[in-house]
Amino acid sequence: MRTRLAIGDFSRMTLLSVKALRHYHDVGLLVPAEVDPASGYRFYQPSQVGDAQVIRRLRDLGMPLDEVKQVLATADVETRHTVIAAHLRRMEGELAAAQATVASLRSLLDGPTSPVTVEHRSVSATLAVGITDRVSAADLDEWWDGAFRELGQGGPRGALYPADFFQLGTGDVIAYIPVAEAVPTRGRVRVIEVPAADLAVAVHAGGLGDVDRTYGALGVYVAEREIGLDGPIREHYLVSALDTADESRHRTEVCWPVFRVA
Amino acid sequence: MRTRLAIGDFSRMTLLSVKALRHYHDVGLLVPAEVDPASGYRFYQPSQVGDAQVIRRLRDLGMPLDEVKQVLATADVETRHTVIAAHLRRMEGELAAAQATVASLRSLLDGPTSPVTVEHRSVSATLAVGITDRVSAADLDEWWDGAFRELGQGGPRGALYPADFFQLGTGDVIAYIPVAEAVPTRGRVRVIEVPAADLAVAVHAGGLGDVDRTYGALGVYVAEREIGLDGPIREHYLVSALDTADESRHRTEVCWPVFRVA
DNA sequence: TTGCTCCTCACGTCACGTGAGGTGGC
DNA sequence: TTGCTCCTCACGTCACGTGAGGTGGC
Repeated sequence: MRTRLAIGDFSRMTLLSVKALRHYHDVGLLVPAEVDPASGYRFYQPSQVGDAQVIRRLRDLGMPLDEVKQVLATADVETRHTVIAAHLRRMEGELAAAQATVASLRSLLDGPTSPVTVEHRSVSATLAVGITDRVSAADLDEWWDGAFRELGQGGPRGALYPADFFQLGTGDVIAYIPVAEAVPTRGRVRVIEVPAADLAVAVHAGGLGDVDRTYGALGVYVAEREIGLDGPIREHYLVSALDTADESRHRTEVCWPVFRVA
Repeated sequence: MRTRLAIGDFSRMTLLSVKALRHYHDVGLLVPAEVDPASGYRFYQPSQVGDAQVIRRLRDLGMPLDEVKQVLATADVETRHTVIAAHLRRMEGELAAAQATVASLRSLLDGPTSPVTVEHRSVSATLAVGITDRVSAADLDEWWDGAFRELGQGGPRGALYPADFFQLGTGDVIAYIPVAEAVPTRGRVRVIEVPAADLAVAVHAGGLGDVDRTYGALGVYVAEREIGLDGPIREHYLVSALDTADESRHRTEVCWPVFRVA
């Protein structure tokens, strides 16, 4: 019989804890070559060390077990590389976002927040091409990027968020670009009507990581005047990441639809 | 009465989900200014928006709620900055480690692993100065660094790990440096005796992120020869991160104490 | 026979998310 | 009165860690 490794030996060889190894067995990620039917003892083969080493590294990278399973199921080295490279890019993006967050945190703790000017504006109904999807807050950034890339150039970008989008953390979001007249449907793109509304509008300067400052200011403004919210919130992306990488130049109008003030 | 904000309004203003806000109330991180005793309705004040914005950013950075609570409890802006900067440095370190892991993963997937040479060696008992602590595998790197900085220069560095350290994920680890004769105790440093042993030794070339490859090879070698493990595993840090930042130049002897071969 | 290694539950952790089922105010 | 907002359980998620209590082989 070939060399059989008890779980403790295998643990020492792979630097994976026994608890982790049992868990990987339970979920079918790394199944022992042999399990004694009487005692339940797990026995591994030396040839399983390689898989264990790959698993350990992917877990160190924070990859979920489901994805790790997929990587191991892929025999092709090229595909494996692609999946791993994609994961690393995601991590690099997260660090860049983290650095931006730190900067924003510093400005929040340092200085008094610059006052926000709120303007009232009545807009009439407008025709637009739009993409509608049920989106969760966590996936919003990625969805936003994809949607506007599909909508293409050609007009001021805007989006509608249900008033309870933030309560629920999810909801039907519409990304749109106004058009003069109806155009044929293509892909996810449909013609929609952006409804008329009375809006309380504040312009947010800077990246969207900071947009809660403008939401906060707008919220205080609206609450102090006891104006009710009426319909979905809209954002107008005057200058966005699609225009320039320089976040300090980004401009977003945040628009809360309100009851007409008496 | 001042402006009272229901949880939904506050959620819209802070971009925190209602579920998150209730959770922050439960754990005492962000307590509503007022709670209606009859209905249980939570009401927030506009002045609480600032704290909420700080919380959101710190959570985006992956800071645990306990630490967030400490940051908020610290009125001093300087101290806050220090805590946050320390957190950012941790994240940067993690990214660097992630990049190293990706490199090691590539080499693991690409090529056949270079063969490891195993040498037998009998060592006699040695006097040493050492630091002993109960360490968990997750904290090992940080502990290792602190221990050897306290032990100082002056001899070849080594460490002893209980044979079941990896099974349990924790155990009493000893970092040591051999000495010719006993010296006075200072700080955590004690004089110890490193016991005599018969060792199966393999030299690991490169950073310790890859050391599982050498553990694996050593494990296969020992298992195939049906040699038993006898006492704590030792590592000798011939060239380490304390000597050079160039990981390719690092050398570590991994030593498994074995039963004398008949 | 002792001690070591292994086993299986069952529950805890962390920061919420996901319903279920129900209530108060306009 | 209807619908909206809010409430409280209770349980799920993810990847294990933490005991408790017990068993097999040298």
